[in-house]
Amino acid sequence: MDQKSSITIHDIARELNISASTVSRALNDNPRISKATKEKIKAKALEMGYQPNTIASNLRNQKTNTIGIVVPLINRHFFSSFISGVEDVAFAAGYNVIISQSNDLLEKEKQIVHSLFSNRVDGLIASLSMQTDEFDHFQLFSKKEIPIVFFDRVVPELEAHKIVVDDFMVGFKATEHLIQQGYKRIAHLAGPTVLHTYRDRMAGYRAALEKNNMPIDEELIIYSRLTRIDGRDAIQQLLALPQPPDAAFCGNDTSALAMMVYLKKIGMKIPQDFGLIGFSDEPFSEVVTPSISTLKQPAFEMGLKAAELLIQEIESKNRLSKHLTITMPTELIQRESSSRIR
Amino acid sequence: MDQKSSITIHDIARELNISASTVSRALNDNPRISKATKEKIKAKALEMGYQPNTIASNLRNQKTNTIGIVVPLINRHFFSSFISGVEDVAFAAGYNVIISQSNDLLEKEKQIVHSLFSNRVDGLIASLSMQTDEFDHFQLFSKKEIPIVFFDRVVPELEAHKIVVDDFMVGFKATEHLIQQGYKRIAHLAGPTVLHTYRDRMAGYRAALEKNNMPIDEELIIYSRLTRIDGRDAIQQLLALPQPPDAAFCGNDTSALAMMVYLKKIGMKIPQDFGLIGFSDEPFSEVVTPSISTLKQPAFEMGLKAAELLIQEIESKNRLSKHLTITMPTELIQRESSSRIR
DNA sequence: TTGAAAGCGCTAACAG
DNA sequence: CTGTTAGCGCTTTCAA
Repeated sequence: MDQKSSITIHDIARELNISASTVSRALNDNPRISKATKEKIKAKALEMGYQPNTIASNLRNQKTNTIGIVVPLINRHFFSSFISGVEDVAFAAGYNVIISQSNDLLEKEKQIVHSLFSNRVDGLIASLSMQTDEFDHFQLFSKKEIPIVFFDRVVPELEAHKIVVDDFMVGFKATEHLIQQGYKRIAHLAGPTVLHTYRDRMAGYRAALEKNNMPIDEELIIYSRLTRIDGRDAIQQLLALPQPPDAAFCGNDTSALAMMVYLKKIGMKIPQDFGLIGFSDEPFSEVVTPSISTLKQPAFEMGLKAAELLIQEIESKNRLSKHLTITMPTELIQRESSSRIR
Repeated sequence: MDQKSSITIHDIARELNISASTVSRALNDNPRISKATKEKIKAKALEMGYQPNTIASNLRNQKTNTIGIVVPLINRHFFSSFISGVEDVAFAAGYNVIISQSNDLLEKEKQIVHSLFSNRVDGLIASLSMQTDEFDHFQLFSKKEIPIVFFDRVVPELEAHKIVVDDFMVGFKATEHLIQQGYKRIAHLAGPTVLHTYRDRMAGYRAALEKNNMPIDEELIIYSRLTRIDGRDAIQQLLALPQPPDAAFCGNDTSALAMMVYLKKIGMKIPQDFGLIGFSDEPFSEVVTPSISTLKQPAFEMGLKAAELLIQEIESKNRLSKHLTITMPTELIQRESSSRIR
């Protein structure tokens, strides 16, 4: 005897011989409704198995209690941890989260952003695709003053809030750490320099060398997409130099791992013969042998922060006129791959 | 001069001196509209920067083109890979995905399921929380004949489609592999046996021993929650036995890793002195030393399959009367930790 | 081929 | 404290 078509507030109203608006108000705990009728209505709603229709309410209220997320790929530790943080805050504040992945394709990112807009999300959290070099699609949101928070992959051109880490300091701290451990010729495996994040890290690398009066040798800087294959190719190329390096700061842990695997294969001792440090503290970095030194990016906390900021913006009547850039701390995690001293 | 309030089909209609219904039809490529007017309308829509309001359309159509996902935790490799698969198929078919995590809490799972229902998702994909021992909240969906697909953590009581792996075969294949590698006393670190998935794996373990005429020693079976600490405790306990094992099949890679770390620390050689095999092929298993043998669960493919099945159910008028259970293949990945022969 | 009108389910202004 | 009415933006029957 299951009611296949849904029960609405009108059904409840009819049963109780009252108006639908009263039912609506009671269900929303409007103070103008007497306690008695409220209880009567709620009891009836329960009895009839009433389930509110959020879409109808959304349409009427011009508010969906939904936030959209766009990331390059869900299935990556940094992004899934970030999303997990967002989801925690969002859920606690009564928001749903719609997630989409761009697969690092600009065209898909555009489609997603349009779709999220059409779904009238109350706010957007996004990390740009690797291909993204135009930003018109985000104007949709800014034009209508729907708040956006960018994170990780951001560009200065964007007029929006941002959650980032201090990439310059990342490069600086990583490099200086290697110097302190006594390494003399330090290479850098850089990511695509179209992305600021990689440019800044490289700048930090250079600054650390300069500060310590070490020469900057352009031969020791290799540009790549930081895949495993890139890491292996890079270390081969570096070792073939007339004066090969004795350490490397890699743009991510994946490429650092690839270097390590190769170095072990050809019989080099880590960290004695060669020092390594990566970035982002992937789960594997702690458990490989030797364990990989790295800088930890607080993905989950960044997600919390992004969601807090976004929801605050959504719910405040007067928006922050200024766009915030929140810089999250990174933590250097020293492990075996760079611990030459003691 | 930005139009803060959105442009609707009525605005377009007014500009063109036609009716809103014609605009709606043109935008939806209804064949009853002449090509000329269609083009005129589409051009105007573009010019005015029209963006359809999906919620209004959803309300009217009683269809949201949205599917809901509930998982225990987004930030876990298996689940995020699964979701990634779902998202791919869903996006291609024009569906949005709303994701929520239960954090393995029954109460949160219930809330989520209600919320997704109120948001009128067209279908649901779910993996149960560790606490879930009642299923009334899913009745909401089945009562209204909204399709559900369960995966990974499922129970037979559920009248719905299921995507699973053959856990019995997992246990059987893992154990038989160790036997073939010449191990003589094989332990099993089992997960919580309230969950079918772990019960079945243990049954497979027992069956493999029996088939090979090896005694089943209950001392060699340890029950735990498969954390890293559980793994370390278990191996200590096992080695303290009068007749310790020389190999172990662990319920997941995490606990296998924990065993490995401990065994290395006390100077045992893997795989010579002790053989190990885990389950699920975590990213780290391939890169640790020695690399960990395991069985790969095709997370991404399971996600694809789940989404395909769900969308097919959503879009077919006459639902499958029978509930499908799709068993996905697992693949034994032999690595160093169990390779004693040659 | 196009238009008028009604309605999806809910909420809020206004009236009482 | 409660009811009436209108409307969020879209689609669709019915009529022309």
